[in-house]
Amino acid sequence: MLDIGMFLLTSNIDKRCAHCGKDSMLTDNATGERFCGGCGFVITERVEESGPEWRSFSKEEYDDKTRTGSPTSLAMHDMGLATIIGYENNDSTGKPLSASMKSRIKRLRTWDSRSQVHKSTDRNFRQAFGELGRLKDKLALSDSVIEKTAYIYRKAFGRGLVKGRSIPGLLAAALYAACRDAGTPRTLNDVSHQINVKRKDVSRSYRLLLRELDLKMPVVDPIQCLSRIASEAGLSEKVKRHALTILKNANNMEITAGKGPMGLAAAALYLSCVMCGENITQKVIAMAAGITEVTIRNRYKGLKESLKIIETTDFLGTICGDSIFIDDQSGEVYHVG
DNA sequence: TAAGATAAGAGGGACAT
DNA sequence: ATGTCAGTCTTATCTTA
Repeated sequence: MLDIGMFLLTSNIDKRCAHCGKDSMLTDNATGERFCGGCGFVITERVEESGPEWRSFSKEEYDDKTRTGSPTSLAMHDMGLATIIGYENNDSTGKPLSASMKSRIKRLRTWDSRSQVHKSTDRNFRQAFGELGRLKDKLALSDSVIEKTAYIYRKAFGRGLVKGRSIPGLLAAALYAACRDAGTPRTLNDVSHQINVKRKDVSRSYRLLLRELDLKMPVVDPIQCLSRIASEAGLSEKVKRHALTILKNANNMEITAGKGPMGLAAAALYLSCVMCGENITQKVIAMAAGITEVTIRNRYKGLKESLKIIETTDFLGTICGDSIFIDDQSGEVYHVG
């Protein structure tokens, strides 16, 4: 699967944080992201498969009977169970079979072959799950999201929803649904861009899935988006914490309903940067969040007004507790929420 | 050059007809 | 089934500091 050089390389990258340099990189199983336990730095791109290694490097591993065969998975067209009865009329030692055994094996072979799905279903799953494997790496997704995607796709197929629609389109929709369900922050844009299907089509298929399969999806939590954007834009931990406070307060005041989670998270981060006196442009954050500057401006305006943050000369303030900010220069106290 | 303002248009949900 | 309406978000363009 991997060659040894690659394996050594990734085990180095795995632990060392590219941001603070500490050996404290961890994997978030829910989102599939690698993050630093020390400074919170997040890597969205998955460098290499971090699952079990299905080959052995030492005598002990070779002897270890548990390390044999690959796991079964919904994300394989035959769920990973691909054993078929072969065509040679010899037994395991190579001797020819007796006449009665020959005819018995022939009958078994017939049924074995019939039990496998050599039909359009099989081809469809082959194509879909081949694509899924590529997407897993591109979008840095966890195994559980992939399994969930395969589950949804199989269910959709069972309902005949694939007929007349493109396989990648529906697969992308299933993938997006699985991400939503698992709380993994991937946008419709991320998914559609990687699979090369128009965002509009993925979105249509997604809504079809929700309707036809009666799926209930949690609303994307802007807080989930925070660390992703912050890391992408290279923002400090302090700014991130501050933005989290802003978001929580905004949530409590119910001004977040109906707004895009990415826009909210991005605006909270921008506001946080301004208040902490960090110089960062709207453009950088907009790029990191995959939204436009205008959206940031709109959310930013809304947040400022609703949270009654009074604009003074500048926001060189200190954060004291969850919702109190003190202007370092004037000594004025701001209360958020 | 960054940020703010404004306008036009796309896409979709809620609702009425 | 179809149309209308309010709201969100995007793109584009112009102005301001």
